[in-house]
This record gives sequence, structure tokens and C-alpha cells, in this order.
Amino acid sequence: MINSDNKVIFIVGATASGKSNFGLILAQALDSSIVSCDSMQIYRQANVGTAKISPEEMQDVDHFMIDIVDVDKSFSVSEYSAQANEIINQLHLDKKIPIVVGGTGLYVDSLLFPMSFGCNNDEELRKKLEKDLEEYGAEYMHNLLKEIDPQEAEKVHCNNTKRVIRALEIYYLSGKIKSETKELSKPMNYNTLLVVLNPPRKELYARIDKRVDEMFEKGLVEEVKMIVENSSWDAQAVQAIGYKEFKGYFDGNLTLDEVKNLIKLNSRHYAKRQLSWFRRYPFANWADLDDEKQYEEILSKILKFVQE
RNA sequence: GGGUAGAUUCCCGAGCGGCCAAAGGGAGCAGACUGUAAAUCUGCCGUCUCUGACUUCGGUGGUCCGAAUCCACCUCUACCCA
Repeated sequence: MINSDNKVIFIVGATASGKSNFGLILAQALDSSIVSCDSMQIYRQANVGTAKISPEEMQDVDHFMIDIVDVDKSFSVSEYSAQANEIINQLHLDKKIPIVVGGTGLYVDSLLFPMSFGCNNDEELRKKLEKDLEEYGAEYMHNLLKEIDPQEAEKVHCNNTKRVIRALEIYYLSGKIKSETKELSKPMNYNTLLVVLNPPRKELYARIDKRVDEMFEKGLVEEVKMIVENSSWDAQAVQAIGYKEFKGYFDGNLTLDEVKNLIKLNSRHYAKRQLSWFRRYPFANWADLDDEKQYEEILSKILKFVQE
């Protein structure tokens, strides 16, 4: 018996840890839908490089938050959060338990917890701040923040100029300071079961290598060409690992083989960062699905969660 | 067979008598993260009983108060001449 009451299952983990596949199995078993939680799979045309599930692979399971933005457009967490939460609510109305699947930590956070995202960003102001940064240096900008929002300045390293600029932006645009916009205590949005897929590190790295090789076989090079034609090297979508590395190749500075190795390397780095992020969740359930015992354990946890 | 260059910590690579456990980079590991997040940034990185001690810079001996740095021989590598 399934009781969907405000429940959401999160399947998260590093790239290539097997999220999509496991999520699909769950969605089928629970007769539910997938809500993708991935900052790059939102882009249309970015298929091979983001390891996006194909329509055939979806096997009639609905997948939301995939292919919702054109490759030349920007997107943000706040937009993601608004749309995805909307979908989750809708699924709840249908008595379904949404399966959130993805590896973008910040996006996962935006579903897990209530968040107030300061204010919109303003193109002109940002350009001005970036110019100031160039002119006066990182330390100057950091000192500026220190006067406005000492608490935030304390937390953000001087060299992390993007964060410093955003914090300044919030103040100039809204008059509020960033450290005040955050909620102190964070009640969870939903009745949540979160699973972090966690193959052994070596195994993970081997899977990443294999996946990157497959991407090349599936026509990554052509996809990148097309995407860059439809956007630019500066586009947000092209910041993704698997795309940005080709810049060197098209400029004639890297061989295809070097690009491939770079993509593998960057993917490993990324995977580590993802794991760092998920380790912050005290409520996370870590599982190596290839380990039979752990697989059983996680399945019974899920079973218990959906029934209770 | 002769000559030249070189062998540095996981890798690349600086050091060329004391300020050297040895610059810098890479890899690896750990961490931060609220509107670019597959982004951006930070820390550790010879060993230990860790504000000090110990063992390292191809090997063995030597010079010197003191050597990764100088000398001798040896081993290996690269290139050149035969």
C-alpha cells in the first residue's frame, strides 16, 4: 500500500553513479514520475554531453525538468526551484511520490529546504561590479563587502569573486544583506527519503572514464559543434563539463584525445565536489548498489518509507 | 668504443655549498557553497611522539664546520661521433 502523503524520494550522487537507471526502476515500481535535478540537462540539445536519458530509455515514465531551456539561454536555481516544486506539488495531488533524480547540489537544496533567493540579478549592475573588480582587485571588493555585510565577508573567501559580487549585488539591489536573507533553521519542505548512490571511488572513476568514451562514440563532437553554433562559448550550457573542454580543440590547441582526457579529469573533480556536498546531509542514506547487502537495505528502507 | 647532457619527493619541473623537506605546476585527498553551481573558491599534500625531531634529491665513497648542490668511481637514460 502506498501512502504518498507529502513524500519525496531523492536519488542523488556523483556523475555516473547510476542515478538515472535506479530512479527509473523506482518510478516504475511506484507508478510515479521523475523530477530531474540537474543544472545542465535542463538544456535542449545538450544530450550526449550531459548523459541525458533518451526518450526510448524513459520507458513511458514521465521525466520533468529536462529539455526546458534553449542552449543559448541562462537559467537559475530560483527558476528551477519554483518550477520543480510546482511539479512536485502537482504529483502529490495525483497521489504520487515524486522521484527526484540528480546531482546538482544547490538544486537539490532548493527542493529540500525553503529558500529565499535574495533578488533578481541586474545585468548592468553586474557588469559594473565586474569592471570594478578588474580595476580595483579582489581585495578591494572583499573589503567593500566587509563594510556592508561583515558576516558574509567572513564566510566568503576574498578570491571567490563571483560570490563576493553576488553578495554586493544583493545589497545594492535590495538593500538587504545576504547573511540576513538566509533562514537560520531549516525545516524540510517534504517528508523526504534521500539516497546517495555511492560506488567505491575507484569504480566510480572507471565508470566516468567509460561513460566519456561512450559519449565520443555517440557523437559528442558533432553535438558540441551544433550547440556552439546555436549559442556561444560563453553560454551557460557550454560551461558544462563535456562541452567547454572542446574550446581548445576548435582553437587548434588540443587534440581530440587530450580533450577526452580533460573531460575525464574534470568529471572526476566534479564527482568529488558532489560527494562533498552530499556528505553535509546528516539524513542521507548512502548506498553502493553493486553491494548486494547495501542494495537490499536501501530497498527495504524505500519500501518502508512509501508504506508508512 | 669515444663524446656530451642528464638522473630531484606519485608525475612534470626549479634549485646548483648554509636561508631546503626542497620553488612552481599537475595528480591525489579533504572542505565551502542560497539567482552562472557540470560554476566558483579554500585547505592538506616525506615520516613522526609535530611550534621540535627524523629520513630523502640514481648508488658508493670523498672534500668541507656544513652538500640535492663540489670531487672520484659506478649504474642507468638521452643525444652525438664511430
